[in-house]
Amino acid sequence: MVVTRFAPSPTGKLHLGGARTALFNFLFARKNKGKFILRIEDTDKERSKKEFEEDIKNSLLWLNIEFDSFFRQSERIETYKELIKKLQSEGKVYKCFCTKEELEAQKLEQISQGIAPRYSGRCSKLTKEEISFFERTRSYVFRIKVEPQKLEINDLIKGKVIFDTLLIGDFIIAKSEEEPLFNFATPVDDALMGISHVIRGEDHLSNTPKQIIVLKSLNMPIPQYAHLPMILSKDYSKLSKRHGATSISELKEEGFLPEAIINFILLLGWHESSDREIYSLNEAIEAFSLERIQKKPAVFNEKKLIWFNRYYLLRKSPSEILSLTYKDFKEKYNFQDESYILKIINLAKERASTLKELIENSFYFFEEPDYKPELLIWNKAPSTAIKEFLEKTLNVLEGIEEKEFNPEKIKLELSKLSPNDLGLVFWPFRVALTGLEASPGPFEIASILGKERTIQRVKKAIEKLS
RNA sequence: GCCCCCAUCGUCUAGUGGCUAGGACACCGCUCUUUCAAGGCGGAAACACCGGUUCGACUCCGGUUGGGGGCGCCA
Repeated sequence: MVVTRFAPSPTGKLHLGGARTALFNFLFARKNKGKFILRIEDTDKERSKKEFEEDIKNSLLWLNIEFDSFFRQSERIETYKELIKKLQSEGKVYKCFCTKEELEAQKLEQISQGIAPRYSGRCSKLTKEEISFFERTRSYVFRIKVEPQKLEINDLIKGKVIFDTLLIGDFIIAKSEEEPLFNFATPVDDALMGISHVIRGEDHLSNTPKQIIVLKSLNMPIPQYAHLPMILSKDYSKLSKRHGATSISELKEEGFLPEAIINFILLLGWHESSDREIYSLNEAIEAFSLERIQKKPAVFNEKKLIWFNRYYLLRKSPSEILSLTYKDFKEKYNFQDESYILKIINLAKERASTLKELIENSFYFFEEPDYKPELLIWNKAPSTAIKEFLEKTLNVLEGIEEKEFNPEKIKLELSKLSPNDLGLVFWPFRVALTGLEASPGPFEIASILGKERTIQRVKKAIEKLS
């Protein structure tokens, strides 16, 4: 039975890297008809925040990455406590009374000697008398005894990796009975929850031997490990807030679609042998395999994310987009005629990269555009000529009956004004309606705006040139 | 400093001893066209370096260089 988990600490919003880890765990579980668990690793009371837990959950669900069960480590303290006690009674874990200052000095000393910093094991050799004395005078933490050995890990992505536990030393598994640390709580939960495959970021590779040591001390089963390469920013540094919106909730705000994000992160470090690039979630489940995961870090390329977003946006029906944007349209423009918005969407979706852009770029459907008179000038034509053509345009528009005020009719009639240089009529007309250098075609816009407002805007343009 | 991982166009990647080194994004042309998109067509663009192994290396081995990750009473 395949059981995977995504185990974030709620110390920040869900980022692209985390989302990809969650996705891969989810895909692998679904592909193998197994289970996928979300486990919040909130043992660090200072840094963990409920709001981040919410953000992670909501983001996952928004992406359609559904988990089968949910756990919170802060609710499992008793379990860890018992296990610490058990290990202590077996002599595998001991109390360490060294102060932070002592430890720091030791570490600096070791680094200056060019050796890997590690704990000396001093407190493991304390006598009963010394222990009881220190218990009354000092605070302590729990360390686990680490036998020197070459620990071999068969990582499903990296292959065989060997660690020398001599370089690790006795490490701390808990700050107190009630405060287990990551490298203890994580492997314990993995074992207790029947996790078969631990799929996580490469930053955890060096934690793996420690976690295996814990598991071995506890006689608990060791899962398979698969360490994903990191996702880097364009400057090859670790992905962070500095590099723009990389949290899922921010991307959502920016108007990205979940299917675009899924498709994008899927291809960040994973690829089939084919040239295929477009995957729905279900198709991804079908195609996914750990073997095809890349070993080297991938650089996050926002342009491609935008491309995917446009791809999926282009393929959505206007009514689907309406349901995704209606609320925002309504709020931004204080307007709620669905059929009107639907027409706008139909026209604007081809030009927008994101939902947000679609909404913002459609402002001229809701308010009078403001622009410089010079923008009306087409191809260096004299402004008197432009004005003349705008007046002719006005005339033609007024002559079209309300019920015939559609793109085809408007275009047909206006084309007659300057058949040899259509831009002379079309360009100023379009600017009059939008105030923009670039926009959808004027006929569609006019027809959505309606005869009255169209005429009004053309009149205003004429005024600008007077 | 020490440990671990990695290395094909700018980016994401295909490639598992013999290929004109393929695709996608981005970029640049052309086309369409009132503008901008979208579409169509085309272009430029990569095997980090040095040694081996081999009839033959992008592919295998070693080293160099470069990049990434880790070395917490964080996760």
